[in-house]
Formats: sequence, structure tokens, C-alpha cells
Amino acid sequence: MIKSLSNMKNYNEKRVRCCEYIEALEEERRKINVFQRELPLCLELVTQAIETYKKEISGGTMENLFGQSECSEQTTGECGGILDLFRPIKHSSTSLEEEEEEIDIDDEHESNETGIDLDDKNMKSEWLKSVQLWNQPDSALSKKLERSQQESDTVVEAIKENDNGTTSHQPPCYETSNGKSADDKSQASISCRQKKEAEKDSSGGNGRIGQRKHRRCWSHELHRRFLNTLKQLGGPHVATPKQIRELMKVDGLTNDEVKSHLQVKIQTAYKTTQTIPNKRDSQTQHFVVVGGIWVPQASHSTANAAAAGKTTTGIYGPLPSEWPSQSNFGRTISEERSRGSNKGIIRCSSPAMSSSTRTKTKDAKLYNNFEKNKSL
DNA sequence: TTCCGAATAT
DNA sequence: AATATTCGGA
Repeated sequence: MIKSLSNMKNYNEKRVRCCEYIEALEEERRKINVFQRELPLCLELVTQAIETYKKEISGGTMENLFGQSECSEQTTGECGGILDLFRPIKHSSTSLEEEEEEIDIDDEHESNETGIDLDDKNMKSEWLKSVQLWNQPDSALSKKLERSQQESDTVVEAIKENDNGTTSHQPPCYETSNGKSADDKSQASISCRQKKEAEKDSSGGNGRIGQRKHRRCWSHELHRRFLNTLKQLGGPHVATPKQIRELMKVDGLTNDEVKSHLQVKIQTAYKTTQTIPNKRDSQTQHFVVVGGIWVPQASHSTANAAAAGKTTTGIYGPLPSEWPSQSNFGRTISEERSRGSNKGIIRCSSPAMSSSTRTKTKDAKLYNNFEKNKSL
């Protein structure tokens, strides 16, 4: 008698709690709904959870709920399974890998442990708030965001902190901490693909095709890394976007982003050599066109270096600076260039090259381009 | 197909 | 100015 009463009581409690959860979940789903494009999986997840709870209420038993739910791979099969899903960052990290790619709250800074089981709701809303810091899909809002993300030239420390603090999550300004290991790389590319597809899915329904990506903000740290990598690869005009990306090992960085950045880098580098010629011997340094390529006139060393596949001083004369001809460059060229891209300086030494269909090297093209722009 | 570089758009 | 996207070629 008493037993059954307490059972009843128990059951009712559970039921009430379920209702509360459903309400909470629904409210959150409304919020997440705004971010549909960014968090499609999240939305799905919450929806599933809601359904599951509703089923439970109508079905009456706790038992067969979680095992049969569609998201079985994500749940633990325990009653708390679903709830666990909403504890954002447990380091258990076995479930929800996709979401973690997106959410990935900075573990170092956020280490005030989320293991706290109480205040689930609070946790959730806190978490949502933090998401909202970067996730503002509305075009008006995102414009605001862009502006606020313009790189402000303050102390590097401040920027670092800013980057780590607000943007360890994917979209605009994030960067990974240095210690990341190599296997992130594959994950990165995968997650990238997934993200792209997710975006496609959510936007494609509308028939809208071209959602512009979130602007990546090249923070100082990120840029520094970029430069380092560039150095390792032998300079901006020999490194390719892919190489750079791979070497940088920055999670989520795409070839396109690197490419874009590189393009500017090259342009500015070239412009500076034009506008700020080498102080020492620019007066006496004459350039001459060899096979459609500009080379310093009487520079044996340059010619030799070029012939050796090294890049020392560039084709346009002294490069702005710091692109040493070190490293795995040779290997890189033989490996990566075998497919015939003519980026390598190697070709510079060979006037015969100029007669091939693609006569210009990247630099020569750039030069022409620059001349063109100048005349416009 | 994938990558690249240049041009162009936002 | 900085970043993204498009385009054509290899």
C-alpha cells in the first residue's frame, strides 16, 4: 500500500519533472531556432529530446525510452542520457562529436567544471548566452558583428585574450591553442565539410544558395602563425594555400581562407618592394627581363640560387624581408609541383620556359597585374 | 577532381 | 582594407 503510494508519488514527480523539462527544452528550441543555420544538429537534438520526453509522458514508463530513440548513438541508455546531452562540456566527450566541433567551448578558460549537475537550466541558458556572443545569423546583426571584429591594433595580449575568450568557438575569429596535435587536422577538414553540408542543408531548403561565410578574423596570433608557416615553406610565392593550411594546423582553417590571405600577402609584399626599394643597392640594381621574368641584372648569386631551386632574393629583387630559402623547400617542390604548377622559382632560370603555354610565373603575372593596376 | 591564382564582389 | 567568392586553367 505505502509502497505503491510512494511509487505513485515517485512517478508523479518524474512526470512533473518531465513536463518542466519539456517546457524548458521547448523554450530553448525557440532560441536555437534562430540559429538554425549554425546549429542544425543542436536543433535536431533538442527536438528529439522533446519528442522523447513527450513520448515518455504519454507512454508512462521510463524504461524503453532511451534505448529506442533515434539518437541512440548519442545517448547513454541511462535515464539521464538525454539530460547529459545538455550538459555542454563534460570532458567525457564521447557523444556529440559533431556538435563539439561547433561548440567546443574553450576548455582552458572554461574549466570551472561543468560537472555540476544541478542548475541544468541555468547551465543551459548560460551556455546559450555564450553561444550568442558569436552566433548572430541575422544579416543586420552580423554586420554589427563584423564591425566589432575589425582587428583593433591594441596590445597583442589583449587580442589574444579576446580571441581566446570570445571566439574559441568556430565562426569568426577563433583560433586554436598552440598545443593542438596533428590529428586535429583530419578532424578539422572533416568538420569543415560537415559544416558546409549542414549549411547547405539548412539554407538549401529555401533555395538560397550562396550564404556568405562568416568572415574569418586573422588575429595577430593567427597571422603570426601564417607568417611562420610561410617562412618555413620558403615565402609567399612558393607556398601554396594547401601547404600552408596543413602546416599551420589550425583547426577549421580552410584553403580558401588561406588562399585569400596569401593573395593579399603577396600583393602587399610586392607593392612594398616597389615602393620601398632596397636602400643599399637599389640604386645600382637593374632589372632585366629573362623569359618574361624580371631578374636582377648582374646577380650571379641570384641566378645560381634560382637554378638550385632556392629563392633567396626574389625575382623582383630583394624581397621585403624574411623569406629565407631554408627548409623542406626542395622536397616540397618536387613533391607538390610535380603536377605542373609553375609556381616554383626553378623555372626562373630557364628562359626556355617562356615559350610554354603558360609563359608567366606567378610573380611575372603579379608584376603585370600590378603594372596594369598602376596604369588604371 | 582538386588545387591554384587572379579577378571580382561584399 | 580585409575577407569571401567566382572563374578559368592545369
